[in-house]
Amino acid sequence: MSRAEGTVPARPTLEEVAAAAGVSRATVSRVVNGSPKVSPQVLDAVNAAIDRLGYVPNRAARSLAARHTMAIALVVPEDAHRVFGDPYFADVVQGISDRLDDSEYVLNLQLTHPSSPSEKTRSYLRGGNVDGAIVVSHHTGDHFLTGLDPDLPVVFGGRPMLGDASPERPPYYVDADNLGGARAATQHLVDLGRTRIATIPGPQDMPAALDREAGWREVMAAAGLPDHRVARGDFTLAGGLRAGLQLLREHPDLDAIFVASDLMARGALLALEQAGLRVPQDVAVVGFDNSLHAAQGDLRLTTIDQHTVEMGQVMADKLLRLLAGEEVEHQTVLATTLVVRESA
Amino acid sequence: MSRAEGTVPARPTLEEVAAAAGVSRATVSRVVNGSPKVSPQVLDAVNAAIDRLGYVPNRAARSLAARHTMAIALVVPEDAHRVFGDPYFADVVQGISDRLDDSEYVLNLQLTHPSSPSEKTRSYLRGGNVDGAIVVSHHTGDHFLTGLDPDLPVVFGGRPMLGDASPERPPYYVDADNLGGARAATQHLVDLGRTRIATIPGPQDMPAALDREAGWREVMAAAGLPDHRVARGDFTLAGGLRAGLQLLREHPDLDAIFVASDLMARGALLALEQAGLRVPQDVAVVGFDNSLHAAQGDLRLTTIDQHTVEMGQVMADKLLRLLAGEEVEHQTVLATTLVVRESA
DNA sequence: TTGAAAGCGCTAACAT
DNA sequence: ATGTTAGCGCTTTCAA
Repeated sequence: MSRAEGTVPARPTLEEVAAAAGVSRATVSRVVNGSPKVSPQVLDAVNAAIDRLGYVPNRAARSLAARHTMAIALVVPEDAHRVFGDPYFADVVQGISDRLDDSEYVLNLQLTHPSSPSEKTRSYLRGGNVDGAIVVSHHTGDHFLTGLDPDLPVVFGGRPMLGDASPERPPYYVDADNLGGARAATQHLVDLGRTRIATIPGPQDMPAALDREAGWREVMAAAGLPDHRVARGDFTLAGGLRAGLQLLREHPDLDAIFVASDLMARGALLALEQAGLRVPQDVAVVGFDNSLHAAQGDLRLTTIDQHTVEMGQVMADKLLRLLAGEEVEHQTVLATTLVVRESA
Repeated sequence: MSRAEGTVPARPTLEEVAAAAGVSRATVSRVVNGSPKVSPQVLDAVNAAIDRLGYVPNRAARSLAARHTMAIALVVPEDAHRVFGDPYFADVVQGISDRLDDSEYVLNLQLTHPSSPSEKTRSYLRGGNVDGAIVVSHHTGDHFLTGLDPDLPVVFGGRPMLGDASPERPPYYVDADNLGGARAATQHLVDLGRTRIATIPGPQDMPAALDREAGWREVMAAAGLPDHRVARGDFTLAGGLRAGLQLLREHPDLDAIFVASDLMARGALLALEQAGLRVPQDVAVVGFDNSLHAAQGDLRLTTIDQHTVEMGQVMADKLLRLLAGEEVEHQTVLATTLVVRESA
């Protein structure tokens, strides 16, 4: 380790600051930790010494003495591709990072290959390396919790599939109101006077996809409209294109589509385009996510904003509160917003 | 902090392991750290005790005593969108994570908004919170280093723009052989007998984009072919489509395109398709990256594999060696590979 | 090869 | 409001 040697002025310790300020180490510690029990004069003196010496507390020493790590794990139990290539994930991470920025905590990234049993990650979490964890995945269930230190606070991004975890310990999670968003999207189409409204839902193993499909069905039923125009996608562009093509083939009379993601909606648009159909005149399209895909491109997508960055912030905030010993609600569902643009 | 209380068996300390194994703490420490100066019998006894008690070393205590943090920072000085939505980044992170998985180090994610001066990140890096850093960005220069602890090892992903850093301290970086890859791609087109070869290069503020463009020009010149068929893209699908359309408009005679990224190539393919051109019969297309975009879709793309995951692994490996006190070369350029599929 | 002892830099009672 | 005193759990000379 080459850092040990050299003649650069070593990073000052709390002790040196104490000496410089003419107080005890405890007092410096109090100042550093924002204790109210410090007189203004002393506070100023200590802060001056800190600035002058360029003091930065040693994280390891602090963790050791205070018995917390000031680190939280960001666990991503999916293939990096699936997750990193997903704007949803990007936004969530951004939000988490935002919220953590004005805290003392740092983020430890735990990418766990879906292939391997991620035993390493679990032992990492159990090993007292972090004070809490945020688990972000579209698929993971709360079984991820079993075997973990029950005292390790964990917040999920998206409603986890209810699994084998003890029912008396409901998981903490924050999710978007997928149901409400889907309802709003479909209702918008109904209000537009469309009657042959199709949908391109997402995979059936994802809670969010299921909720969005259910919302569409609800509104269709309430409006007395038929709900047989369905072609499932897989949340990819190609999948959206494929589903769009299928819809056009099987239900050429459709006059609107509610697509469960913007990316798939882009694919559907491609299908519509090559069929010579005009959007929104011939077919109105509403997406979901309000991701980059919605705004970019020639035709700007009408979609449902699920406020993803904010979701990340709320996840982090929830965990931070948990760590502070506060009572927080187990479930937080963030409202979604209809964003009307050009496609419907 | 609720974790302090409770009746769960507390995590054992090194001291308890020592007692259980009937040896001193120093000996347990030696075993844990793989010191060779331990007799086989003692080693077995200690390991047995470790297993039996489920001992996991305390990271903070270790860091404090050993004066290193066992953490490395992953610095991403770009907007989360740009980077996380980019398969290149996903792969690099995967590779880094892979390599780190069989080390003691953990990854600390530092997302720094490109807007704010990221002063916070710099002070984080300067504050002795990590033993080293990996900086991954398509744009960042080595000026990122200035003001940092000169003893903090930093490895860049991608060749950094040479900036104001002292020339006697060349940055460490690992990059793909963009020039060679572009040459191979173009040469492949030439070998196919194409003579009116266009290119869709990337933005001019990105070293990788510049290198790829230069490679194309070199081979075109060497083959005595004209190099005026150029329409620049921005590494997005829409940009590729736009550039493809422009190319078709300005140079309708083209018989091949070297596109500087797979994603843009997909866009170009869309343009070709709507013009009624067949690929590869009428126009041969070679992409770059061998990302997800290359293999997915109806037509599988011929492209240049830049072995991104491996690049991430090498970045991590280089940093780990640096931390181990080894001499490593400043620059590592990984060879690229031509992957011939359907589009050329 | 093993053990004893002295910290690493900080926090947190407990006194005062 | 401030100082004193113990450690937090581990590594690391130095002796044996």
